[in-house]
Amino acid sequence: MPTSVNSNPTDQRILDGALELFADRGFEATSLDLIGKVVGISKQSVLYWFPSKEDLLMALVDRSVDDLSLALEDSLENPRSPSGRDQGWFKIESVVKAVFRVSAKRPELIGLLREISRLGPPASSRLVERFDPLLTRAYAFLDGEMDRGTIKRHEPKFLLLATYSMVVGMVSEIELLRAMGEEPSMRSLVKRRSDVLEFLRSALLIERD
Amino acid sequence: MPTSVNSNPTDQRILDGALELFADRGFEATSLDLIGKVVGISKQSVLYWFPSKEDLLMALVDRSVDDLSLALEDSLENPRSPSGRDQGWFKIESVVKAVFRVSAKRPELIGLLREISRLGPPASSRLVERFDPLLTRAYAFLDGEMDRGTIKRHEPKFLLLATYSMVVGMVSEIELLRAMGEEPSMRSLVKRRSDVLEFLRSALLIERD
DNA sequence: AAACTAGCCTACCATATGGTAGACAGGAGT
DNA sequence: ACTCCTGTCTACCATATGGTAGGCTAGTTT
Repeated sequence: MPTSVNSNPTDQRILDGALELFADRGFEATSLDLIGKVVGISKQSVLYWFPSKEDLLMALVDRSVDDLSLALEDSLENPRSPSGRDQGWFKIESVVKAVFRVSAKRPELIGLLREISRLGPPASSRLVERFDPLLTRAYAFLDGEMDRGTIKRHEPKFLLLATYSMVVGMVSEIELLRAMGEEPSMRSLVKRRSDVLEFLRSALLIERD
Repeated sequence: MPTSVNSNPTDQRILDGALELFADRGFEATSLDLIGKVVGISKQSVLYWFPSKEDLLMALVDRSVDDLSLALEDSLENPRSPSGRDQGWFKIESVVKAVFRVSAKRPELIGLLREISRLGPPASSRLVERFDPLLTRAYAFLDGEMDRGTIKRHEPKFLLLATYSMVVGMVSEIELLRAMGEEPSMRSLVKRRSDVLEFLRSALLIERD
């Protein structure tokens, strides 16, 4: 009997289970047996859908990048920021909010990012490769905003990596937070979100009269 | 015959090997056999010094926290920043520089931090626990500086975690950097350091006339 | 000289792991 | 009716892993 009542196609359910487990316990520490168990099938059925554990990981990277891209693209096209005077800054704010939204709704996706970058190639190269279109757009956008003088000039590549590290750290270092005496909760996630935004604002935004 | 010509006591050499391997390949992916091999002894001798793999990890956490604390404390006591007008800011700069110095000289230490926080309790709780004295000092220092009005007000706990995430990310996400087209090198590390400092400066420093 | 200890080793074990081989059930195509 | 294909399973395997048991040696203690 399946652990979860889930009527999706088997391969998607396997990816669901693997995502959760890889993000939570790590790739090496997750056995195919365990994945099978949470999905409600046998290890061999997992191997039927994905010829090897690494193939499974790669497929998971692909699907996760698609999911994330979708969430971010959407927030780029239709920024949900409140009333505003500065379109450029709002896009940044909107993307950061989107990341926080994802990490509230699907924390495993963010956890997987960390795990992938830890595992190194070939998974990490595939990750960045698949993210490339989005990255390129982000570079162009940041360059444009700096040219327009709406945000302070930093190297886009650095800015992205730094912000990425910071945001992902803030939402995924829950162990450290807990150990620092803050009980992870919805409330504290919202707090951290506004802290991050305020920090970024003071780092990036150029105040005009 | 030992792999490295190292005449330190055996237990220290084991910790050295484990540090490198854990940081590089991860805890689960590192076998006791492999540790023994790089140290030049058998797995059973490893177990002679550390009764279990987890004991080894704990001992490694302890030693690494000591090493890191030493490097940071030193930079706090004797800031190496250039001529300056603002002691508070210079301490921050000095600490960030110290972290970069450590990550140039002993990148495994930073890598281990990530690995530990990924592994979760009990390793991560021990890590933070052992870091607590330093953390407390940092809180107090940041509070003081904010009161004095030298840096912008943010919640210290947030500020520390955010800066930690950013700095550690910048020095340890070399996979992502590489995939983003930047070849990790001494030169680029220095570049990233100055980028980070500039970013922090614009985020924190309050310019006065 | 006898006893003990430290440090290392070989031998071994139970378990877990990724993966292969192949069987069986049931629906679809002919 | 027969074949084929899809999806699942059981059985099995080679290998690796953390850990135990116990032995050997050289030096120190008594």
